[in-house]
Amino acid sequence: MLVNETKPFRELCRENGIAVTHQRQVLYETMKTMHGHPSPEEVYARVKKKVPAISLATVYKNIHIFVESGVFREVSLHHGSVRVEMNGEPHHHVVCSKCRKITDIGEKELGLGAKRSRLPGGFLVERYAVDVIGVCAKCQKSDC
Amino acid sequence: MLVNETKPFRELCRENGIAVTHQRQVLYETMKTMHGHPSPEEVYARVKKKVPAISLATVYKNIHIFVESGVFREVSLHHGSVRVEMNGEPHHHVVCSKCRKITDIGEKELGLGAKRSRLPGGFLVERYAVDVIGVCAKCQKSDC
DNA sequence: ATACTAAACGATAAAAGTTATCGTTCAATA
DNA sequence: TATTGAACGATAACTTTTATCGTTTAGTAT
Ligand SMILES: [Mn+2]
Ligand SMILES: [Mn+2]
Ligand SMILES: [Zn+2]
Ligand SMILES: [Zn+2]
Repeated sequence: MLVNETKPFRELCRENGIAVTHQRQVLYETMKTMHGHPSPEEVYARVKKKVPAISLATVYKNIHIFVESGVFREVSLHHGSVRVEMNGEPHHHVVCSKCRKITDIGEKELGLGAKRSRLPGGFLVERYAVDVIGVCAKCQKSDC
Repeated sequence: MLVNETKPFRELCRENGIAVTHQRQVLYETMKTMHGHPSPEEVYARVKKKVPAISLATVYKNIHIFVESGVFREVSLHHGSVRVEMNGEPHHHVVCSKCRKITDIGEKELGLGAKRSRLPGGFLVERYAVDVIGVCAKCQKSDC
């Protein structure tokens, strides 16, 4: 394989109006190989092996750029702080990917299973993120 | 109404093996009246009006206790930092409420709509949290 | 009622995560 | 090759959360 494998990244940058820098490219290629759901610190640690002089700020800035341009995404929208739920009624949440506002939505109103592109109120659905909350097999025994 | 309304809280404390302190009770009563999905800081600001000397640390500690004992809950499990998703395949996530580990789960494997109490691998399902990600009506026009 | 003890509290330092600032370097374009 | 805005590295600042520790208090046994 002698094909120029960097071509897709250059295109990707042109499409999103960002420069093709060495750091950005190594970040992109490194992240693509990472499995799971790494934190910025974990990405930083990994990419430092290839570009030891890279700054943590650069990692953060480029993760934001990648997420904004849709190259990668956030696992679930991060709110910066814990949010507490006092409403005991079973319900789900509508989260705006721009302002991150959290709004309740009833199960019936959501119609789980029959996805809608738009909800009552005008909310434009990008995707449903289903978090199944519970206890993993390991924690069930090891008591964590 | 001259009935002792504090009785349920005292029971709740006894059931969970925690002391009935003034701060804890005011926190509980205050949080019960709060709508939406407040952060610890917002809870702190509100409860300070009734107990000006309360410490932010006490607010954090009691929120943890309330969440652990199931009195209240977290809107979606907080991971402390942003988590990036490089897997472009549409899938959902299984999150352990103890160790907070995030694991991928395919749509088919999840069987959205037909909830299971246990998933392949032994994960014990407590609840499904459905986040509908998208853009709210306000942000669609105001461009945030 | 009083004394005892573990739990809880307040104050605050420390840690962790993220963003902002700013001088320098570099990629894109002419 | 020269120009210039974007991106970079270093680091300070800020936000959120946890840890520490001396003091106070609730629960229990006298
Ligand atoms: Mn809610
Ligand atoms: Mn995933
Ligand atoms: Zn919005
Ligand atoms: Zn676990």
